[in-house]
Amino acid sequence: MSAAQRVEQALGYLEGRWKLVILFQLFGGKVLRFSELERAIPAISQKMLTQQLRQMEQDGMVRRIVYPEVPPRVEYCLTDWGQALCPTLDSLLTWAEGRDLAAKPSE
Amino acid sequence: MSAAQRVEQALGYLEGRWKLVILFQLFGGKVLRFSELERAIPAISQKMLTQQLRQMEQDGMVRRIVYPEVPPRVEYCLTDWGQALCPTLDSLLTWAEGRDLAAKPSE
DNA sequence: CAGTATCCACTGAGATACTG
DNA sequence: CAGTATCTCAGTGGATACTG
Repeated sequence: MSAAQRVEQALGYLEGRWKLVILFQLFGGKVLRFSELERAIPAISQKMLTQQLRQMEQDGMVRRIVYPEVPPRVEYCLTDWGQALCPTLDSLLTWAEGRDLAAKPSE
Repeated sequence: MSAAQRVEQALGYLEGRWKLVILFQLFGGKVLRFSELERAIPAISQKMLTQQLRQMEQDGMVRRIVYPEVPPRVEYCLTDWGQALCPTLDSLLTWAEGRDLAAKPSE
């Protein structure tokens, strides 16, 4: 597998309109319920929130904890691997800032 | 602008089916002609190669050099900013490897 | 050689309504 | 509360043919 393909796969984990937003909500070890995430990200639809969370769970970035109660309670938090993404995203931010500095002021 | 949005924009520069592949072809200061890129990436169509290169040029990652000759010659290389992405992609690779190590052997 | 120009299929994502 | 189930539409990318 080429480096390009491997990076492509890595990026795949981050693709999806809302994954980064969710990620940032959960960074720092925060634990949030489904409805709390909905409130924290007003623009997202239930369908999208569920879908993205499911994918992130499958990918191993997010842990889903279901409490067998009525009414149902489900909590989400990052796995260690999910948390580990933080410095990499920082690196990405720093790189992106370099663009502006290099004389391409946002067009 | 939130951190999530800024990272999202940064990822935007990398999105597109072929940008990473092109990036890896040009890493290390390589200078390639259009046809050389085509040959290096057999699966890509002309349309896609042109489109991705144009976007990367607009984003400031790639420099396009046209020689006013007949037949036409056009060369592509990375800008300094494009080159600067290399360590960040490494960081991403390292993170992605952490997934496998953490007991999710590729599903 | 280094592109444009079309047409087409597929997917991602939004809106809406319903449920255990 | 925390989801599923549909429907729909726009955007991406692929295949193919043409051109300065």
